[in-house]
Amino acid sequence: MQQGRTGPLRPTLEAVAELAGVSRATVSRVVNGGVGVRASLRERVQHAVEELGYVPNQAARTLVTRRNDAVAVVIAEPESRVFSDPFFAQQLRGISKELSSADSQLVLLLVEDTGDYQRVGRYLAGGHVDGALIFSLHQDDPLPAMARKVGMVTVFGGRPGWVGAESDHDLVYVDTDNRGGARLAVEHLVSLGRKRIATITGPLDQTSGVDRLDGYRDVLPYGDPALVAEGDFTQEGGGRAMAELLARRPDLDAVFAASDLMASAALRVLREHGRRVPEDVAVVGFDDQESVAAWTDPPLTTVRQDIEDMGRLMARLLLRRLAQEGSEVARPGSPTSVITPVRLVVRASA
Amino acid sequence: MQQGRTGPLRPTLEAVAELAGVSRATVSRVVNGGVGVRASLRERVQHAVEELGYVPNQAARTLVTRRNDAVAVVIAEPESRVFSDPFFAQQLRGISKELSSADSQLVLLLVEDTGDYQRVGRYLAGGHVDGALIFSLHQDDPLPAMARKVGMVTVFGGRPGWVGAESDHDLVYVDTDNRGGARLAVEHLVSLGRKRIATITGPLDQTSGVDRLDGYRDVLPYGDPALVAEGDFTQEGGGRAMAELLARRPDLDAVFAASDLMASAALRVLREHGRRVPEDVAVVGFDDQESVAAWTDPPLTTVRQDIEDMGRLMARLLLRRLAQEGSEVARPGSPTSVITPVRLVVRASA
DNA sequence: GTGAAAGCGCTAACAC
DNA sequence: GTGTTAGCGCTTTCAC
Repeated sequence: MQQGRTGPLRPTLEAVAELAGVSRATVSRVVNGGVGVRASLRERVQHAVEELGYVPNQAARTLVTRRNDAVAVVIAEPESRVFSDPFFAQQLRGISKELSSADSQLVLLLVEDTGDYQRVGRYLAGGHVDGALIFSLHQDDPLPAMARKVGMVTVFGGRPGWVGAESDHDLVYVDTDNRGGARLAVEHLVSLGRKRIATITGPLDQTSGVDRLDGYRDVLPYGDPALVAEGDFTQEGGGRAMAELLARRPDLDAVFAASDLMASAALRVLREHGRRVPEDVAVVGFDDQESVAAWTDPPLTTVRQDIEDMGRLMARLLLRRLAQEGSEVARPGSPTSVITPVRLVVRASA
Repeated sequence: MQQGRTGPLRPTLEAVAELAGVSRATVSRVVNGGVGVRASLRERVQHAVEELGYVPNQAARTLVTRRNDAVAVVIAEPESRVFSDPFFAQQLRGISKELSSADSQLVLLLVEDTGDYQRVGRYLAGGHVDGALIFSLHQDDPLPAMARKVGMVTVFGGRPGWVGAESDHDLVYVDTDNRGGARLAVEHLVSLGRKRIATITGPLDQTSGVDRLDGYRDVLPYGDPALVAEGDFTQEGGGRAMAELLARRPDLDAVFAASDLMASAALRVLREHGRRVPEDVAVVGFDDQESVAAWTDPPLTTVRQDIEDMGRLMARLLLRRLAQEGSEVARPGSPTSVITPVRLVVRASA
């Protein structure tokens, strides 16, 4: 194995102790809050720490405490949608805020191809982090099993598909009210008097995709199957689906797209085909991503979910579970999954 | 200090050694590549590892090797532009790819407000990571000094403003040819016969903003100052600047915006003010971010930089420096800063 | 309150 | 080749 770094040696507890004329134990106490140390001594130690620029070695500390003050965020998005889609970005931001206020570090793990599962599995098992936030599971994703196997405390982003299939009393997730949101969107289109309402779905191997389609069907149980086209949450997929729908049902007068990105692509394709929005075709999206929905032409009517808040919530749930683990007590009120609310934001497209 | 996690104890080297009937040293050898171990023994150990589901404890390993196989990515963007701007996203993706192929972990550190500098400083000093990739420095950013103080091997994203000001022979960065790119853009507008070419600049406390403005001035050294408005790379800022320019010089016939995001906002504002693009006003952006430039109406003519590749390059430089540090030899060819090339992508807006 | 001492799990000399 | 041993830097009983 390759030699590690050999830079200027950083000062150790030992060095501080010597300079301050106390024992290592005392220094350790001061560094960790200083309870039970006489004020005068504490001050002397603090000076020594300052003078030497001492910073605790985290590896040594973790070795004994078994804490890392770090949390992994795992995003399993083989198509690398991660960074083109503001959705993740916003969630990450919420998570980042919450974690940093708890002095915990965010460690981002991206799973791009199947080989990466190995690496991520090793990482989680390696005890680098105290817990994990896992996102955007697809069908048969090996991640949940991995996390469980190594006893990793986990909160999922979005409802995993197999909830209930196993003994998942322990499973915690945060999700938007996808189905309710879709219902809201489609009901709005109905209330506008639209008769041939199509939908561009998300990927149907993810619960968010399926749930939004279910919401559409709740309102239109006897709809024409030709009015349903599968997308994948991206602009490319959305554009393709819109073109398909137009080919199948040139007379459609409304579209509910399961993401703003897809809706924006739909607007474009509709324009290319000479349709006016909303006069000829009304369009509703899902997400209300500022950077997309407010900037389309016309601005998008869409279902708003507070994505950043979901991220914050996930982090908070995880931290709470972690805290409970530490204090062996029987869980007073074990955190449970949360479904966050949505609302319709009406702009010009429908 | 709070007790750490107390889950089921993970198997240790010791346990594997016992099960395989060998010493800890042998197991360690096998786990780390297995050189110098008889094949039969190696196999026995591997079985034991498998059976117990053994995974090395990283903290213990780091404690002795002083390696983390992890790299910090520090993004200092108080305005939280990080995640609304695909720019960072793409760089991260490049970095992530490169690091994971070197089996190194990406640890993302976001600096949102000034208090975070402390936390990040502690993190870097704490020896969590082998090196750091630092982004989007503003004027007087304390990060470079912090990194240097703790002897952190660092590669910067974008040229730090104070290059040359100190003894920075050691400083390595990756940057786009901002100035050359801006020149390309403005020359294109000139070649189109435009006479009153305005520019929306980036934030002028960042070198990328300043350099792009310099490029504009290279081509138009005697331009009217009223044709220059300061933006901040965001849509909001770009829109504001465009409105300002229109108010000052209603007769302008071209705009070079220093980012695609700002250019897209400019298109919108121009449309609102009844200008046709490109007939009345030609617009050129900078970045060529697929998700923005190709989707505007009309599609944006812009300066293309390969952002993902820059990320990859940064990671590669860092890894190389890290490797050199390990093998104490005098640096054979110390990696130096890199300026990546740009080219003009002509679409419909100019 | 403070110090002495025992590890946390691992790697790397060094013997054999 | 393989085993023995001495730490890496820290926290945490346990005496005093």
